[in-house]
Order: sequence, then C-alpha cells, then structure tokens
Amino acid sequence: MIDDNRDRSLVEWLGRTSLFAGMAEAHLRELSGIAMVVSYRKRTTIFSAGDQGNGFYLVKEGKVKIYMISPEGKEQILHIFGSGEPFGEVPVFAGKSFPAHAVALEDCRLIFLPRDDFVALVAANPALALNLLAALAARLRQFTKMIDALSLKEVPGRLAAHLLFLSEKQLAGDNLQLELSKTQLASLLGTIPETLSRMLSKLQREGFIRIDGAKILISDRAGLAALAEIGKF
Amino acid sequence: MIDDNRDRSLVEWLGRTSLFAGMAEAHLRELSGIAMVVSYRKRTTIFSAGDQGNGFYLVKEGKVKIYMISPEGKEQILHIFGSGEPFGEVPVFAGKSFPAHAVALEDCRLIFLPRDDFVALVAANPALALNLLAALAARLRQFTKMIDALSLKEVPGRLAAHLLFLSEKQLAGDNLQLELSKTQLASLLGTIPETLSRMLSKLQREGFIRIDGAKILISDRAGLAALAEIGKF
DNA sequence: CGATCAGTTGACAATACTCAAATACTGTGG
DNA sequence: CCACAGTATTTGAGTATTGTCAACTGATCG
Repeated sequence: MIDDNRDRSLVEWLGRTSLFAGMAEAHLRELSGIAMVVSYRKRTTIFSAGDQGNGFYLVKEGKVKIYMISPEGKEQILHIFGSGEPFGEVPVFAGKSFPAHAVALEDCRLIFLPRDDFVALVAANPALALNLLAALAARLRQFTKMIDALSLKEVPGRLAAHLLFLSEKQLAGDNLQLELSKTQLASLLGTIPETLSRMLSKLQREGFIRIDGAKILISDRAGLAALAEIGKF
Repeated sequence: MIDDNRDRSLVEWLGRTSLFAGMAEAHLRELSGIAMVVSYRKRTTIFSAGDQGNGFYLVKEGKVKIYMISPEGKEQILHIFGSGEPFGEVPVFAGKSFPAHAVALEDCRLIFLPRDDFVALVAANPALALNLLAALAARLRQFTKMIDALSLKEVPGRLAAHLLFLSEKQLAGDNLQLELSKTQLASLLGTIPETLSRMLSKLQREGFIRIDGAKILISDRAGLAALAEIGKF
C-alpha cells in the first residue's frame, strides 16, 4: 500500500538524520507516528520571534533561514538549515517563545514534531536525549564562534574565516562557491552588502583571493588564515 | 559521621539546583558519588579554550567568568556564573574541546562531574536529560540575545538593555547596582572601558539615569527601553 | 605609603555605515 | 523569446560610532 511505503521511507529517512541516528526501529516508528509533514513556499514565514512554539521542525527538502532583524531593518542571519537539520527546538525545552524568525529560502518540505508527544518520546529514549544534547551543544559552540567573530574580529577577518570554512566544507581545494547571495552573506557576517563588496575587492586587490561572481579562488591560504585569526590588516 | 553529614548536605544542595531539581533521591546519591569538589583561588584559570573537556562543573561557591580573548587582547565575556549554575557542558555532549576560557573571579568551590559517569546517569534518567536540555536551550536563547545586541544594537542600546535587565533582576525599582567592575561590564557588552565610560556619562547627561559609582538610578525608564529597542539616539 | 589598577577625559584615527547612483541580473508576463 | 520591473551588486562621497593612545585622578592593596 502506498501509505505503508511512505511511512517506511519516512522512518528510514528519520533514522539517517543525525538527531535520530541510533534509535531503535520501534521508536522511529513512534516518531514517524507523531510527525507531520508540512510544506512552505519560498519566502514564506515559518515562525516569527515571539511566537509560541508548540513543537520543532526538521528540514526534509529545501532551505530555511533563521534570522533576527533590527527595528531599522538590518538583518542578522543565525543559521541556514538544509536537509536533515532540526530547528526551532529552543521553546520546546526552555519554554517561552521562538527567539528568532524562520523563513523558507526555497520551497520546503518540513517535518513538524509536536512538543508534548516529542518530549514524552525523549523521556523514554536515552539515545534520543543524548543526540539532542549533542545537537544543542554543537549549536552553542557555533554561537560562541559567532559572538567571537562579531565582537573580536573585523569584517575582513570574518570574511576570511567564512571563506576558509566554505573551502573546508566543499572539499574542492582552493576553489569554492559562495552558497548565499552576497546580500545574504553580508547579513550572515554581521555587515551590509556595500561593506562586503568592498572587503571582497580588498582581499582580491591584496592577492588573497580571485573573485569570479560567486566563485572564489583562494590564492593565499596562509594569508587568509592569518587574517581570520587576528581579524586585521 | 562527618562524611555522612557532608554527603547528605551535598545531596540536598544538588537537589536544589535547577539542573538536578526533580531527580529521585537515589539518583542524587549516585550523582554525589561521582561528584568531586574542587577549589580554585581567585584569578585562577579553570580551563582554557581548546582544552579537552573530561567533564563539566557546577558552581558551589564563588563566581566564574567564561570569556574569549582576541590575539590583540580584547576580551569578550560570555557569562558570569554563580552558585548553582553549571558550566563547561559543551564538550561533554558535543565532543571536542572547550570553546572558551573559564577563570575564577573569586575564591571558588566547584563541583566537577566527570563525563563518562555523568553521561551514563543522563542515559538512565529522563528527568535529568530534560533538565539539561532546558539548560542548554536557555543558554541558546541567551546567546541569541547577545548576537542580536552585538550585531544589531550600538553600545548605548546594549548598555540600556543591560541596565533594564539588572533592574528587573534586582527587584529594587529604579535603583540598581552594577554587579561587575566597569571594565568587566565593558567586556560583557562587547566594548572597551573608555567607550562605556562615555556612554554612561551620555545617558546621564541626557537624563536617562543618575550615576553614583556602581549605583545607578533609572530616571527615564521608558526612554531607556526605547534606546534598548532601537539602539540609537 | 607607594605601586598598581580602575575609571575618566581628551585628541585623534579608523572601520564600517548611510545615502546616492550606476550597472548588471532575474524572473515574469506578454 | 523579449521587454520590463524589481533586485542584486558595485562604487563613490561623506559621516558616525567606536577604538587607540595618552594623560590624569582616585581607589585599592600589600
């Protein structure tokens, strides 16, 4: 039957996410029982800061941006989440509401896990609890790096660190591809498009990189690394 | 016997911390069995960023500062932890090393919980797992606010937000007391002492507050709140 | 009581933001 | 498939916030 196949494939998919890796088949079934698949069109708001959180999400397909915005309209991106990644867990465990906004960057298929059912499952499932703790701890580590960058590095340093990060992630040697529009990248790095544009030119002018649209070639990795450390010229 | 009394009081104390609240007496006993009490003198390093983490800590007495530092020596404080608060959990659950430094701000008595024993206890103890998840989620929320402040607010806005936070925390109406030296407060707010000093004067000059050493009187709460929102004059 | 450290103030420099305008892209409706 | 509208990106000129350096005062602690 179609539904059985669908359920089976969902169970298998869930078992492959880092959050639910290592869970017993029976528990995965339970999980898929409480999961609801929801779709969002590109540019649709998924939730807003301050909204009550009655559960959290897992990206099945598409990309989701988590961000904050100042009253003057300046945006700070916290995360871009893709397939297999969970988001919106904070209010599930710490009560209160979402601390930031979520919007679909592309047409998305998400899995929504309602709070109460999910908490019961966590309580019955030590492996799941440990996976969740690992996920939240990893995110704390990432935020620590972001605070470090915002407070202790200047824009060229943050940019250099990001380029090195991408290069490592993409495993393509010195060639890399920006994964966001430059406007969105500026917002991720805590600056504005004009400044980012100038800093990219500057890094190129000083021989660290070669820019070709969204493609970047690292021509002085050691120099970039030094910049990323001290954040200064 | 002295040791029995000591153990009993430790068990009771543990049961009163938010992390271990609601745990069964038997589990608290187990916990106190794996706990090691350690002391650090004022200004002693507890751990450094990059150190391997073989467990985490709970503050019994004293105050601990968690911070990062740039190669040029600028410091960014992430947290100040006091009695009952846990710190250093990230490497316990996300592997790898400490993302920041920890130093004793006063003579401290800490409780160290070794990783492996503790993880076993978490796995056997859903209430504990949920308390931990709540603690990490709350910290994610706090970091979100810090990133928001650093990226989207200017120094006067961050300062105003901090003053309002203190006023709420201290329940003393419009009177409040800075809980850190101004140098340390600057580091918590992501700025330097000179700038903080000027911004405090500015807030006073413009009629928002009255400064008397470490005592501050809020004289225009609505004005401060507006500043904290938009972060600008 | 002397030395070190915290806090304040002034003069200056620099990084990054604002505003504006020109150019290049993108996607959509005709 | 093209034209147009709306974005995205880049560059320029000017400004502003914040950091740097230095000097001075006052507090704190041996």
